[in-house]
Amino acid sequence: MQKDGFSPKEIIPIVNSVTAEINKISLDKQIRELEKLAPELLKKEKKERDFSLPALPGAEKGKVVTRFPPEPNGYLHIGHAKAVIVDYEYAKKYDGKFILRFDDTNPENAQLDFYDAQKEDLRWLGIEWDEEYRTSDNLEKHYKLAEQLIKQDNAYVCQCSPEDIKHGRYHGKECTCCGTGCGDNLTLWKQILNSSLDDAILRLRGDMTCDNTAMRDPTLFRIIDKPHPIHGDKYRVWPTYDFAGAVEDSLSGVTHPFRTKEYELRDECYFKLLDSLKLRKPHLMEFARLSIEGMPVSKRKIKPLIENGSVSGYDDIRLPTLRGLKKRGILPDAIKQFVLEQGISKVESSVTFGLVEAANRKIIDPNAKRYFFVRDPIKLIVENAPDMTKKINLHPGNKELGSRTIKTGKTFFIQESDIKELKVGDVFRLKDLYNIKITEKKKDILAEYDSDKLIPNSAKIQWTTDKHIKMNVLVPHPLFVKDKYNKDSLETVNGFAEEAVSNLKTGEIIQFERFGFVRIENVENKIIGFFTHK
RNA sequence: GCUCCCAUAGUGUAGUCCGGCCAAUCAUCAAGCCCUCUCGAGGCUUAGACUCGGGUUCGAAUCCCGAUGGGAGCACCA
Repeated sequence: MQKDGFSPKEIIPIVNSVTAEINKISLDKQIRELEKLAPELLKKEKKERDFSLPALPGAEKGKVVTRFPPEPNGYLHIGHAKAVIVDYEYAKKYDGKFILRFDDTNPENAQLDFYDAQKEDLRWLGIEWDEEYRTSDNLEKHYKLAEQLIKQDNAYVCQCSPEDIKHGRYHGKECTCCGTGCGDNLTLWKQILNSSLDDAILRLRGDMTCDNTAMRDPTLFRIIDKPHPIHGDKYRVWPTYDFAGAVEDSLSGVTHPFRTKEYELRDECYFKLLDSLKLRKPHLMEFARLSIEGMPVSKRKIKPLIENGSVSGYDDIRLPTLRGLKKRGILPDAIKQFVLEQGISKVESSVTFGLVEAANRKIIDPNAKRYFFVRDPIKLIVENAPDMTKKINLHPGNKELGSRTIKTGKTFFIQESDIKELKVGDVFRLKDLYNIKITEKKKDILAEYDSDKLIPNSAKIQWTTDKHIKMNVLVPHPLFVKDKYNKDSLETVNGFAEEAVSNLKTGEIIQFERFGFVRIENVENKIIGFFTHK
């Protein structure tokens, strides 16, 4: 309004008086009038939500560099997936570069197997990286930068005990090492490197009185006398995350590094360090950790369960590890969509797994073959049943999936709960076959052929013949309930599946009608199912 | 305890930077109807939210102050 030369102050009273006048007219009349004047205003159109990531500050096409820096100390889980998908998608969005960097600067944590395991997990997720390296390969470079810091008097060697350091930090008090001159610090540092000095660390000269406790002279390097999975005994002095993270982001050209919110307090340290080293400062950003109800991600919680056998391993279908999700039948694209739906907000939230399921269902439904599975089966004898050979489609809509042929006789198996409500004389339909009438209900169910024509609104239930395969489906439930291990978290459903299921291969995700989607594993003709979701 | 971050339907999220087009988005969940030889999918409909209190302004979800609630950090782990 102001742009067009109108002042709101002058116009609003006029608008108010006009609306007051119009509001005297009845609503019906108002609507009729509006229909004449501007019918388009009466329609409310649905807006589509756009799931693409918000624009990155200071980003230029072709010049964005992101990175995913896992520590090779475990299998990747959905939390990692969030980080890596955000990193990767941003690089793609801006035609930039995406780096996979192994932050393996703690030989106590890093394990050889996990470098490859994590890459395997990432490939499964559909992530491709333009560059890959290990932080541990750059240690010499880090030592040089440390020396530079010492020479500039931005860092010093501290020989206090961990307890004293902690104490000093807590109370904002400098320790005596802080007063050491830079020449001496350089000597001490060299002694640390050549192993003639133990029990010492290199600290940044921050500000011991700073409100931000992360700035109270954080540790930059420490001695860890343990063989490294890649470098063996070559090094004993290792940079901490504060040092290595900042330096690597800068040196490798990362423009937009993301990390989770718990690092926020360390931002100041990150920038101070790069400032002191006169290194380029990336545009650091944070987002909240992803947590899923009943599915904790922390090794602290999961490891004991694996060790005591409550959980089969890191690929257990109750776990939010990528391996667990894969085994259960969750597709990478579903994870990706789910993550992008969540976005990169800083709000702490706990999401239901139902959102992952909903995304997955939309992807698999159009292509999942339909089969019959009867849980807790009971026998059904249809006395005068015609022998039939019946071709049944594998999908109600997608004809390309073809069909299977089932021969039927007198004997069937059906699910007890399906006919619990039915009495002798009731008619129901064996789905895709014919209608039968119950003649007797005892241990077995006796029935007679009734008719062929579909009866509207009659019950249609799934069945198998006496040629079926026995199979178990493992059904996951929340692993934790109210923060405690749920001992009913894994249910085994016993049942009969129709014969055609025996031809399925490991990895196929199918739907057992009225039961749910199931991922099949077929090992040496032993079929087992993992319940994906409803 | 100190410091920092966050606050929109049951859940998650858009909008908040830059106040008006917000009578607040979308998804999920729930309920109902239609469709379907599955309780799946699809279609339609309904229900449901700006934490609270002040202030600034003609006008606040949006800006300011305060309170409350939640989370994180205070490691020689990342």
